[in-house]
Amino acid sequence: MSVSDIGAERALVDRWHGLLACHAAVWGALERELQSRHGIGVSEFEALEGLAGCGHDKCRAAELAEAVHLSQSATSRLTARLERAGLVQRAMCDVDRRGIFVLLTEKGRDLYEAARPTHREVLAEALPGTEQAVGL
Amino acid sequence: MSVSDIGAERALVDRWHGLLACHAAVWGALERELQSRHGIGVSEFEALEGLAGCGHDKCRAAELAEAVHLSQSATSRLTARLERAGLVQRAMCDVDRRGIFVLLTEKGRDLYEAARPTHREVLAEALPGTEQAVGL
DNA sequence: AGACATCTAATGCCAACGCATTTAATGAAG
DNA sequence: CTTCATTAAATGCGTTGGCATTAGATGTCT
Repeated sequence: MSVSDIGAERALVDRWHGLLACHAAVWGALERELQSRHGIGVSEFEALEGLAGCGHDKCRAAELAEAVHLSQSATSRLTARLERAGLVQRAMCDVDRRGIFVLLTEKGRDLYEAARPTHREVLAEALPGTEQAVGL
Repeated sequence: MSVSDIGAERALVDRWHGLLACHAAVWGALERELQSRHGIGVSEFEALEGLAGCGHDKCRAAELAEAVHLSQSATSRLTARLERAGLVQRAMCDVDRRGIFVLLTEKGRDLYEAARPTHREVLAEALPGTEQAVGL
C-alpha cells in the first residue's frame, strides 16, 4: 500500500466519521424538537413529507419504505402508528388487492405543515454547509 | 419568503435527504458485510476502532460513547456485549472508582485488524466521493 | 380451470436503542 | 466528620427496527 493510498484511506474514513457525526447530531436535534413541539419522531415526519410531496395524497407502502429508508416491516408498523394517530389512512388498492395506498388525512397534512418550519429551522441550524460537510 | 430563500430551503432539504440516503446505504452495506464476514455489527466495529486508535489500549466509557454516537446506556450495553464476546475487558479506574476503563483484548485487536479491510472496502465502494456527496 | 412460483403487506420474535431511575463514589459546604 | 449536590456507569422499561414467516392476491404454465 502506497503512501497516497494510506492518505486516501484516511480521507475515506474521515469522510465516513464526518457523515456519522453529522447524521447523529442532526437526527438527534430533529428528534428532540419534532418530538417536543409536535409529538412526532423523525421517521414519522419523513413519512408525512414523503406523502405530502406527491400527487396530492399518496400511495403504495413500498414507495413509502423507500422514502423513509426503513425495512418493509418497519414501514408497515410506522404506517400503523400514523394511522392510530389519525395522520394517515390505509386504503385498498383496486388494481392490485395485495397492495395498499397510504394517504394523508387532513389532520396529517395540518401536522406536517405545522412541523415543517421546525424541521427546516433545525436543519438550517444543525446541518453544516457544504464546505464543512466534506471536510475541506 | 423570497425566491432565493425557497431555493436555499430546497437545497438544504435536498442535502439532508442525500445525507440520509447515503447513511442508510453505507450503514446497511457495512452491517451486512461486517456481520456476515466477522460476526459483528457497525457499532461494535466503531467501538473497536475507537479503542484501537488510542493510546494503545483505551479507556473511559464516556469517551467511547462519544466515539460511537450512542447514549450512555446504549454504550454500557454495547460494552457488555463486547465483553461477553471476549473482545474487550472492563477495568476499574484507580483515580475515580465510579468510572471504568474499557480495554481491547488481544482477541479484540485481532478481530479489529481482520475486519478493517472489509470496512475500508465497503466504504470505498459505497461511500460516494465528495462530488456526489454534496449533490453537485 | 388447477397448480405453482411470485409478490405485497402484516405479524411473531428478538436485538438494540433512549429515557428515567438506581447504585455507588466524589467533592464541596457546614 | 457528616451532609448533600454531583457525577459515572448499570439497569428497568417501553419503543422501534430487522429478519423470518405468514396470509392473501396475481399471473403464468399446462
